[in-house]
Amino acid sequence: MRDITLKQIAETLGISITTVSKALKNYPDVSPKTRKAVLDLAQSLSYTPNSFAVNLRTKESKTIGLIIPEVVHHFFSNVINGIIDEAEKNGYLVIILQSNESLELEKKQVELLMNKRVDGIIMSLSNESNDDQHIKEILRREVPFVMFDKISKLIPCSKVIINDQKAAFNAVEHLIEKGCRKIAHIRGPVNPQNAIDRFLGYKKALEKNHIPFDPKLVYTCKNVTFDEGKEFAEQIAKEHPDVDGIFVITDLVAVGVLAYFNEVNIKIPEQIKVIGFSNWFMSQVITPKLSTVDQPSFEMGVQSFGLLLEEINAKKELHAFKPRTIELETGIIERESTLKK
Amino acid sequence: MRDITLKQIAETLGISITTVSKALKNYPDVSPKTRKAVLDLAQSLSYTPNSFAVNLRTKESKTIGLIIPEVVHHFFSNVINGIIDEAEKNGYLVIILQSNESLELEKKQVELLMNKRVDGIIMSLSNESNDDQHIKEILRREVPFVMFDKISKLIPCSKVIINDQKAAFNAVEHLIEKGCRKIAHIRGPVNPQNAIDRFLGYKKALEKNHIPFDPKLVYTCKNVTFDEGKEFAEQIAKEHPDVDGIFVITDLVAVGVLAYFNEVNIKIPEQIKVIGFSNWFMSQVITPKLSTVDQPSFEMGVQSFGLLLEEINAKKELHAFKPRTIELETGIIERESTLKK
DNA sequence: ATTGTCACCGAAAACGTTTTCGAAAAGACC
DNA sequence: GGTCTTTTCGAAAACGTTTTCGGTGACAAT
Repeated sequence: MRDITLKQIAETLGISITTVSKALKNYPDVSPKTRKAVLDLAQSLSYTPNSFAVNLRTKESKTIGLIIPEVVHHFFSNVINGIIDEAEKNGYLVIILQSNESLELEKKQVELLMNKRVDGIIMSLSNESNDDQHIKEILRREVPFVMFDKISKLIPCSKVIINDQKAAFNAVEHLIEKGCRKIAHIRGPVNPQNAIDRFLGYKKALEKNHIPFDPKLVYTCKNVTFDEGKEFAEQIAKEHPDVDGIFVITDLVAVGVLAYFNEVNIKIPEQIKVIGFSNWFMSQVITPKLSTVDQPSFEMGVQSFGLLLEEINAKKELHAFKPRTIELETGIIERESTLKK
Repeated sequence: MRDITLKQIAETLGISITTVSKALKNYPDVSPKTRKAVLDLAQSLSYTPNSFAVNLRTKESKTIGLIIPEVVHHFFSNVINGIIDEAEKNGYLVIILQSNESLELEKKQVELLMNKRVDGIIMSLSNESNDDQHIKEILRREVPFVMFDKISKLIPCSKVIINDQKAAFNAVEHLIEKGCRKIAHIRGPVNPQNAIDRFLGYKKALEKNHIPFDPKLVYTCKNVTFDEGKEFAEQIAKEHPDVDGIFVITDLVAVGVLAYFNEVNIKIPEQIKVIGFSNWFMSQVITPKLSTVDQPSFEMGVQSFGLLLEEINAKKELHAFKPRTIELETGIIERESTLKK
């Protein structure tokens, strides 16, 4: 039960390997008769080219690598979905690795993918990432590279992002419109650019609306979990019982906040209004339903692959390639947790 | 900025490619002096073997394929997590494809992966799968193959499963213990083995407890969605207002059921008790918290890769390999939705 | 001087494909 | 029959690695 090769087809047909290869790839310099013979035999033997040999010869694997902080995450699994779909449409397969939010792992995985000689890499940084060396190495080796969502502004590569600052600004203004005057912010960890930007958006919205900014009202997540949401909600309720609105870095944490308030019977949205970020599925399912920021995650995956493919093709044809940044639109989804009484 | 090859190292050192290769792979027949020279130079040039060439030569790619119905799914993304982790520990990378519950796509993807010549394939069947030809082709080509969760009993390959029938039996008995006497079942689609098994478990539990089985109380999902849960809940409330317990194929649908009952103010668990399946994260977050069946998804991924690796290694060493089936334990997680008043 | 034993090295084949380039065969034209 | 063009084919190199197997030289023992 050996694998079929060009050689075998050539031998049974009494022609050369070259001609077989050409027939299969529709080269013009092979007669209709021989072409048909080759195609028929290849068909009946269900020949498929040995991709290892093709890779070696063509120096490409039609495979890309994807590194994300974690797969089990509503936002990221949607992005994965978009990337896989778009890649498959274009004849590419996707190898997925997760950094588990660890810089060390992230470095190892970049290394792994480059040694695998994938045709390109798509990546979203881990929260620990404040070191750029491994990323710069990708560029130095001229491996096509796209970052999405959690990016580094210092790296000159293609990017797919949302305007986190603007989105956060809108979210906080939404709270203000609904009547909130003392607004807390549960922010993401210190490193990630988007946590920083969302914080800045929060600050700007307060500023514009003449609400004094109070650093004591800002709580910083370490692991961005449901439990952290509960803990911070408790702190807020105890330290600042007059807070009437909270803008939370992401829905998972916001749901934790709601869970705590439900437990201690603080009424949402009557006493405190809450808005999250990313529109996780569970947000429309809990009580009260969580208002949030809509983030086009699937589309982000599609666009990320699109940019990567552009760069891969440019490289193949030896064009110069100028990195582009695509900024996707967000919107506010108003649900029960910010309803104005 | 060309890639470093054995040849270049050999030339600058004035020795043969063979010796360089041997030095790097710790063959005994190379003197300590030359080995050191090679290792040092390789290090300073940051040489990494061309994996395309290695693949071709060794006939393996250290890459496996994974086909699942969909990535954006709490259960499957957890399995992915387990597989990726375990694979990476063993030096394997994972290509992920999703069938989107379509038999046609599933077939195409099996084809894709085999043509890529992955070292093995792990798979969970789509709901549409009632045709075995593409699976049999995997076995015919002797590609190491493991199925998990949604399996076909007719295919002789390694499997990682839970005892769906027993788990469902226990879930329904849990309802009975809590006082339910008229229990409906929202089941999965007709094809998947585990939907069938869970239905059988439901039936057996009724039987054993002398509750008459009424086919009218069984509702069959097509797409297994949140919305279907809401619809069926409405049907149950209208057609069988005296139903006091519902066993639901999976948490996502069960959450839909709760959502409807919350809307129309039917009290859970006082009027109707509900139990789901799989322990999705959101189940501990909604109101009331959903009782469910714990399914070790991460562990399923780990074990699946383990079995695949066994088979890969057996094949490499030309051992015979006998497929094994691993059955993982499940348990009941009791939360508010089945609380006995 | 012969034989034997080691330690070390390298030539060469092999994996299966793609592509260049030259050559042979066939047909066209006078 | 000779020349020229067109069609069709294949030899061979190349991609970079792994591994077999034989060879060389050094040294010791006889």
